[in-house]
Amino acid sequence: MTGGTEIRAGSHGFRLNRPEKVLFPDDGFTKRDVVEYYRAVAPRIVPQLRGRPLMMLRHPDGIERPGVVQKNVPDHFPDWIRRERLPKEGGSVLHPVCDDTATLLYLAGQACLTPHRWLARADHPDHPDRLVFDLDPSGGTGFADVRWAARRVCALLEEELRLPVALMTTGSSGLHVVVPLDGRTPFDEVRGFAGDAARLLVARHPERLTVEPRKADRGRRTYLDVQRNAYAQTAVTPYALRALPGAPVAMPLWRGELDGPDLDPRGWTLTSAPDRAREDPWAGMPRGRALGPARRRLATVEE
DNA sequence: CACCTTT
DNA sequence: AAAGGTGAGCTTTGA
DNA sequence: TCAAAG
Ligand SMILES: [Mn+2]
Ligand SMILES: [Mn+2]
Repeated sequence: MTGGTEIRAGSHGFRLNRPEKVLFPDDGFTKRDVVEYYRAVAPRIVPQLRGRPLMMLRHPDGIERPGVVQKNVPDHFPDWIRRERLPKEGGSVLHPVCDDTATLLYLAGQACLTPHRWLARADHPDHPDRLVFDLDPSGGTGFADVRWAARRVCALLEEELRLPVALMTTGSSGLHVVVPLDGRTPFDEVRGFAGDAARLLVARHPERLTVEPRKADRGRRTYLDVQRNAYAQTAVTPYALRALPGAPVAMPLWRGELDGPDLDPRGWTLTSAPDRAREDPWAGMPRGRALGPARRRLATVEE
């Protein structure tokens, strides 16, 4: 008698071992709950993963035990899991790529609670098609400060630089402001642009914002992190679960929700996110923009 | 989680 | 047979 | 050159 339960999606299937193992002890959520969560949001999250190298944040013994950061596809993954070999400093990494629901569910069954995605596609790994401003509280600032910072970032990008933005909660304590790019600019230039924009905002609001890489230098200021915009760096995938009590979810927002009264960085969870995901705030994501015009505008706007 | 090594 | 180890030693920044 | 950071 072999244990576990058979999971099927499309033309692939696999055996889920120990489906009733509790991975979120405070909430009682099991491995099966995690797999079913990802099945429910698959129509939203798979398009956010498609074609992108992944980094797996796995918690095989639950969220109260230290997790495993894993980039390479282990030998035992089935051959229908797509993988792409990408160069690293002294060799290469064989990343998983999730193009379909079956792969998503298999990764969930491997206790990959949180897939992080590259900001570039596997076929063009040096040229991101997303730019991310990662806004984090620091030194005791709160989510209200993060929201205020996000308004400043959005106002600069949209009104002064004429770039479209998309917003999401990270499911932890902050927000991401995402700009779709045309994929023709390499990471170093994209990050340089993002850093220039962030430093402009810090110059305007030096007591509320910071780009200091050292925690000790940040003080009580919201951190504008542009360092995710680099080769082999990743950002949490929209609709991903976070390995935190309550099983919060990184949730895309409607533009107007940034100013709404009820926004909570952990407001959507494994339980509530599937209903929410019947909406699709990022459905109208504009085409990726070239960086050149925005870069020229940035050079002319005043402090 | 699943494989591998060590005891 | 059972217990224990492993999976990123990435990539950028600036002191 | 290396510790810190995400
Ligand atoms: Mn961050
Ligand atoms: Mn963050």
